Amino acid sequence: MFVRTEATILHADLDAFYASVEQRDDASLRGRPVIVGGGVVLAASYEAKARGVRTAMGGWQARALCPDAVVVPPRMKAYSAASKAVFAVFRNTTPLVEGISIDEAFLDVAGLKRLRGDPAGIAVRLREEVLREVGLPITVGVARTKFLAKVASAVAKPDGLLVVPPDGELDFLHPLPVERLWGVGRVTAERLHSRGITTVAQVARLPEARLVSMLGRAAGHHLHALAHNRDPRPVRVGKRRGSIGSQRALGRRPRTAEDLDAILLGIVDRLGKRLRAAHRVCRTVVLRLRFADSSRATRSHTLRESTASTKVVLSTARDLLAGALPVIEKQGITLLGLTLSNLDDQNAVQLALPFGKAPDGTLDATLDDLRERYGATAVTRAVLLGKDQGIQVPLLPD
DNA sequence: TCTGGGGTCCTAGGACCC
DNA sequence: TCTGGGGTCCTAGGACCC
Repeated sequence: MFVRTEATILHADLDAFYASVEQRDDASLRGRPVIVGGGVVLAASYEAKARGVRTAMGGWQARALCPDAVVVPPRMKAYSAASKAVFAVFRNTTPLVEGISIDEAFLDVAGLKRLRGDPAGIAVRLREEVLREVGLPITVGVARTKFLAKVASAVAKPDGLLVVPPDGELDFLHPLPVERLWGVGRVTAERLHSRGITTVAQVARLPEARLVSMLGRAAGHHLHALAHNRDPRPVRVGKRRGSIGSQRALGRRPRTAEDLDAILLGIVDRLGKRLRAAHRVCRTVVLRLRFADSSRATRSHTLRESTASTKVVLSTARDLLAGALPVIEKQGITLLGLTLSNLDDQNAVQLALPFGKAPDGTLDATLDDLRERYGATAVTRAVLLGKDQGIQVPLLPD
């Protein structure tokens, strides 16, 4: 196996991404605490973070901590455009880019030495270029492995750059708290803490069998490898989504079956549109539920053939919902969601269609097209009208 | 008053097949 | 007929990540 001997993996991570876009686009927000999101904090500027505001915190709590914060509603289109521009800068640096989310990616710059210099220099220029071209601050970690590069960027935040040299890896890694290890969240951290294990060095001293018995086969094996600084994962280009989903929090008030059906319809409509826009098809439909006591449940069905048809997905989702109504009645529903998985490329399926069979997507395509031209709310299925709160009466332009 | 929405991966049991 | 081994797919739940 090829073992990398130089620090040639970059982890690039935009700082307080949504909040930074807002500060970029509105000069009056610069230098001030900014919170993106209403009911829940989607992003907080570093001025707000300094006051204790954190992502995923309740809005009321955030405002209590930071009463002078400017709260702005999210502008997903602006963030998505900014993300595209930043990824263009990434790909201009190296074709080996693995996107992790809207605001972070791994870049493999091995083999670019002749062309662009050493990784540290590349990282410096990458940061400059993102700031110049897109106007956003970004932090970069550089290391021999993905894991170390990711930790390096987390340590260097905000607006920083940190290189972990190959001969300094264990000194960097071992004092870290276990929470820094990938795959260690609340539950695993608590399991380790309860045995007196708080640092990566302590994890490294445990036999692998012990970790496996504590955490299960995959997690135990994975943590053992990370703590011993063995992270063989390469930077992978062109990973595709395995599923797409949408969900709606419903609050605690009771909902009738008709309410739920209308909400489900809205979700299916949105998902179908996204699925077709991505030229994908799905085979499995998963209904997601959350109950008043915060417990969760899923109900799924796998179709015989893949589909991108709103009609097919909707009838499957409705069957699942109907089957779950007794549980919902008993427990009280607080969230309804749907995930489409087992995704495939549309081409693969179209080839299999018998000749002469009209695809079931004619209405879907027409609706998608109308919305594309006149806006998302221009066309609404009849069942939605007057059901979902706040839905606008659709107006088609003449 | 646990709040949001969008994802990935792993585990485990049962069905079914060889 | 019973016992054994091995594999894949589906369903449900759970941990974790941004």
